[in-house]
Amino acid sequence: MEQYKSGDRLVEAGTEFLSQDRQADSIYTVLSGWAIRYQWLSDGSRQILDFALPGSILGFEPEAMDLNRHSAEALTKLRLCILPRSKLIQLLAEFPEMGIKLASIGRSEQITLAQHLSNVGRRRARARITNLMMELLVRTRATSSNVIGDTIPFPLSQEVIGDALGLTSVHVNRMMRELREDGIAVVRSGKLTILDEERLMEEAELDHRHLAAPMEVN
Amino acid sequence: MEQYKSGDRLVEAGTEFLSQDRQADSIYTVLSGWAIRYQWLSDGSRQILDFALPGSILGFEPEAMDLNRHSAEALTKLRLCILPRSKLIQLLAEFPEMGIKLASIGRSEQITLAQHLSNVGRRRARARITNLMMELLVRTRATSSNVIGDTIPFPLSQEVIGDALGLTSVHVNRMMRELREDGIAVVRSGKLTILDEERLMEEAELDHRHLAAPMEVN
DNA sequence: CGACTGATTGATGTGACTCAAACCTTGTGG
DNA sequence: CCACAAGGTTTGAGTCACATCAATCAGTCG
Repeated sequence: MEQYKSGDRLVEAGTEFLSQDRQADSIYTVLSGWAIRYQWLSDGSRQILDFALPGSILGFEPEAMDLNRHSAEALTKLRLCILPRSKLIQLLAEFPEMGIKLASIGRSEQITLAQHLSNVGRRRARARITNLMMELLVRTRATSSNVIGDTIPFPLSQEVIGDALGLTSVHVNRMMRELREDGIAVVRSGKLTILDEERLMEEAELDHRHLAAPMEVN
Repeated sequence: MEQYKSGDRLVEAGTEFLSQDRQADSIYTVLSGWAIRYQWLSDGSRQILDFALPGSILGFEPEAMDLNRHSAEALTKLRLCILPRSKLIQLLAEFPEMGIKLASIGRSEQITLAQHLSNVGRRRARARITNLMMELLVRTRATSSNVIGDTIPFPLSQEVIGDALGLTSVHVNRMMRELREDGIAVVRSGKLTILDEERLMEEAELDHRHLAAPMEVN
């Protein structure tokens, strides 16, 4: 497999390394760091679709379409594995079982997206935020084994949280103050500390089955 | 390919033919009719994830997971093509190019879902509704060639529309009254009539690029 | 003809938005 | 090493879109 990749790529935090409507030439796998996948709407607002953590795949587009449908931006320093689009065909020809693997990963991402849609469509602000915190807590624990205790990296500005959850950053701020005052969770200088995981899970109304199927590859 | 399918299945409107948390034994392709894919939340509310029209695939789950993640219900009389899960492996072994095809379809569904998420997360009620109308108008035109003029089948109750868009059916009703009074669109006995497509598209703030890539198979 | 499901409408409440200002952090250049 | 810039955070006051609650009405079916 190693022979197919065209190399790694290092990206600084804040860089948009994938742009919607631009030529989709490569498929990226996140090796380390965090990123967001998002799209712009015609009114200038931004919807963040999901968060890419190590193992996530970005930039894979349907056969017929050769433009990226979504953009992606690094939230932290990011290390990516690059697989040129043309090589994918070869790879799949040689290892057919990778086809179903790729489809499975795609379906897992779909499930995450559906979870996200339910969150935005049916829950109120506070539950959306706690739900997002729980999702990222679980995914972080699953991917990086060196997480200690109840503090995880959390490189999301309130603006980013708002754009992911369909809220204004102002309202995100108010809700996070409540969570802080209620002794549930605190975000401080890029780190999230869970003060009361019991209560956090309750408020998040988390779909537990979701935790069972991490979407990681490699 | 024909040899792999285990047969067709006819389903009446209103039947839940796929249930979340039940054994995922088959993959369904919609041959004719409309269906919804949805999930229940812990508070008893329902989020409709997307609409399945002819060509859509339902019930495909990641390798590791053998339970359905979502439910599906027929909105109209439905004809389905059934492919047993076990046969899928064989099929892909014999036709490796189907792997990338399956992955591509999955990614297309993901794009639809992302579109839906943006709609719910960032737009107000009226735009959400017009956007949904436009999506279904375009998809209907793409799949069934026998659509005449500006009227399409529209078997969605206001309850269903609300559950798809994160609104109450009461509010959906008010918005649809406005659309009717403004001479933009009317829904009447299971049919949607577009009165002013120009204005409908404007209000829908539709992402036009989306139209280019139908997610059909076969 | 009830019974039921979906559509319609009104009155009232509230969660989240908007606008606006101040504050804090972090990085930068003189 | 301080001044300043720039982004992000915090807080308040006022408003509005949508929810909730509660009826009534229309269409359909056994």
